[in-house]
Amino acid sequence: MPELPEVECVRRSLERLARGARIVGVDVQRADVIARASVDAPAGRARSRRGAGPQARIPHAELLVGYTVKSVLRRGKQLAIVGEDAHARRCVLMAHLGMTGHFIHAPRDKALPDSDHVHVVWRLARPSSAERWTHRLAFRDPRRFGGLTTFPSVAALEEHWSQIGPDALAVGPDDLASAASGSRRAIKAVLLDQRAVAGVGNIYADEALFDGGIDPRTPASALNDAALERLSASIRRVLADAVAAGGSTIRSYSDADGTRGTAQHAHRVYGRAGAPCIRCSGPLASARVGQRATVWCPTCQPRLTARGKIRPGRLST
DNA sequence: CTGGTCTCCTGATCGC
DNA sequence: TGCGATCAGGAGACCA
Repeated sequence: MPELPEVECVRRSLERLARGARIVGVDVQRADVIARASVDAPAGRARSRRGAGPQARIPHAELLVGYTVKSVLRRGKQLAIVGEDAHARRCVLMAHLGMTGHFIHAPRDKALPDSDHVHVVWRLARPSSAERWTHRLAFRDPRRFGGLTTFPSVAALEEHWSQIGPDALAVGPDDLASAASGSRRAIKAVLLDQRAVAGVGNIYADEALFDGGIDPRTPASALNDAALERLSASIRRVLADAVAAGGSTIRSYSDADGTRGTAQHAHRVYGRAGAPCIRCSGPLASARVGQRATVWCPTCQPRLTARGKIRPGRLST
C-alpha cells in the first residue's frame, strides 16, 4: 500500500526509466480511472459512477502522447509526470496509486505481464529511436482506489498541490502545530489528513507515533511544543529510513522496475498487534483510531498526564 | 466549520 | 476442497 516512501521509490524508477523518452502512443483500457482534465478540476478524480457521466473523450495531449518526459515530481503520495512538446509547451499527468496502483515497465522485446486490471498502457520511444516505440509503461490498479488526472500546465498542477499540506519528508513542528491547534481529533487522524501533512498513511502514522512515544488517540490540541517537535522529527526519520530501504512491500508493492522494498522488516508496531514491544517487551495494543487499524505500545506511548502534558518519551534514536 | 461514518473495489485470509 | 464472510485501506461524499 503505497505511502510516501513507496511513491518516492516509484518516482525515482519512473524518472530513471522514462525521462527523455517520447510518448508515441497510448492504449486506454478503462477510461474511468482517468479524471477529465480542466484547469479548475480540483482535488482527485471525479468519482462518476461507472458508465455514468461524461467520461471517455480524452484528448491525446492529456495522456501526454506526443510529449517528451521531462521529469517526474511527487508531493505526498501523488506523482506527476511532466511532459514537454516540440513547442516547449508542458502538460502534466498526475497519478495517485491508492491502495494497489502501480506502474509496470517493459522493453519492447519483453511482454508486459499478462494480468488483469491493466488500465492504461503507454508506448515510449527513446530519443535515438524514430517513431518506433522501444518500451512500454503500464498503469495497473486492481482495486481502483487510485487514478490518473491530467493538468494542462505545471502551474495547474501546483495549484492543485497547494491544496494539500507540506510534503511529510520536510514537515516541521509548525506545520503540525497549525493542523493540531484547536483540533480535538486524535493526533493519528491529523497525520492521516493529507491537508495537514502530505504523504503519511496508516503504516507510517503508527510507526512515527511509536517513534515519538505518543499515544495515537491523544487529542491533537493536547500535544505541547516538545511533543510536536518530537513527532515531526519522527515522521521525517521514519519516512526517510523507509525510502532508503526501498519502501515497504506488504503484499505486492514494487516500483516500476519490479524492485521490491524491505522497509516492512523494520516496522516496529504496524501489523504487530499483541506481539511484544521491541522496547519494553509488553504486548502491543490495537484499536480502530480514525477508522483505521491502529497498533501502539501502551507503555512506551503513554497517555496524557493529569496536567495535559505528555510524559517525556524515551525514544531518542 | 468540525469531525465522524459510509463508500468505492478486489484479493487475501479465515472459519466451517 | 469449497465457499461465503470478513478484512484491508486512500480519500471523497455525505451527514449530524
